[in-house]
Amino acid sequence: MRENDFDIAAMFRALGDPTRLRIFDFLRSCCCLVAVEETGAVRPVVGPTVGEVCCHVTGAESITSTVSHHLKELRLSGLITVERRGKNMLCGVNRAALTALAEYLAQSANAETGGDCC
Amino acid sequence: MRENDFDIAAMFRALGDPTRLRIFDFLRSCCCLVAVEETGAVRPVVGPTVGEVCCHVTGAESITSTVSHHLKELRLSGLITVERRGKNMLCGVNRAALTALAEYLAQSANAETGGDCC
DNA sequence: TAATCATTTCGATGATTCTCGAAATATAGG
DNA sequence: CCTATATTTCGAGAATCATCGAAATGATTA
Repeated sequence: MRENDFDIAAMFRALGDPTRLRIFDFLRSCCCLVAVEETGAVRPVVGPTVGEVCCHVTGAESITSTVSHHLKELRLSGLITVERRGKNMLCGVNRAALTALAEYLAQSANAETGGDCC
Repeated sequence: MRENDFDIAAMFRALGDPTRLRIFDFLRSCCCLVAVEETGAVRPVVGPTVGEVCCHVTGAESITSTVSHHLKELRLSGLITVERRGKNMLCGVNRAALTALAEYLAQSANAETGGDCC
């Protein structure tokens, strides 16, 4: 029943930018297997490279610093993972983060918190 | 199976600000009954006033324009409803908006979209 | 109608943020 | 070791945003 250590506001904020939301939509639509290590760390096994994300989102053939910046923000919020695989960087969504967000919303749907009522 | 007309990015963005998230948390913790009209419109039946929200969030005894601004943004994104009740304005969460967000997240959890895979 | 209460709008200021191009870093291959 | 490839960091400009106090609006009460 641990309140997981995700920063809910930071994740919402990361998804609040239209460009980042499109990046995230592409990542989750792309088959992104992840491996959960003993430490609990999650790392992508396979997923699109930064260049592929860039291509899908901007249509450009080369990598833009803008997409790199957005990926960094998504990663810092915990929503995605990025790890080097040879020459490339592979991206994948962090399912645990999605679960945390879903739980937050479910919490509000039920209003179970029973907080200070007026 | 209608793609509801909520702007997902706008809702995420609205929840991305810490102050707004606290406002929203208070609103959903507060017993906020809503009535759904025939038109599909949702309006709060009972809920905290702007002044009460202000008190809970800022601790101040008077209404601040900052909270009013944040409430407006939450309302424009569709997350909450605000309606006049006599001298006061009553706030309530829009359950339909929460459902839309939850569905969006579930969608990504299942990766049902089957979008362009790499 | 005057006065009061509740809330929003206006105007301004400082801080973030999104975006872009150029330079820097890191890895692989010859 | 040198070059090519993939990606990030740096620096900057324009835009947006959060916050605040003051003024304006809307509704109730006297």
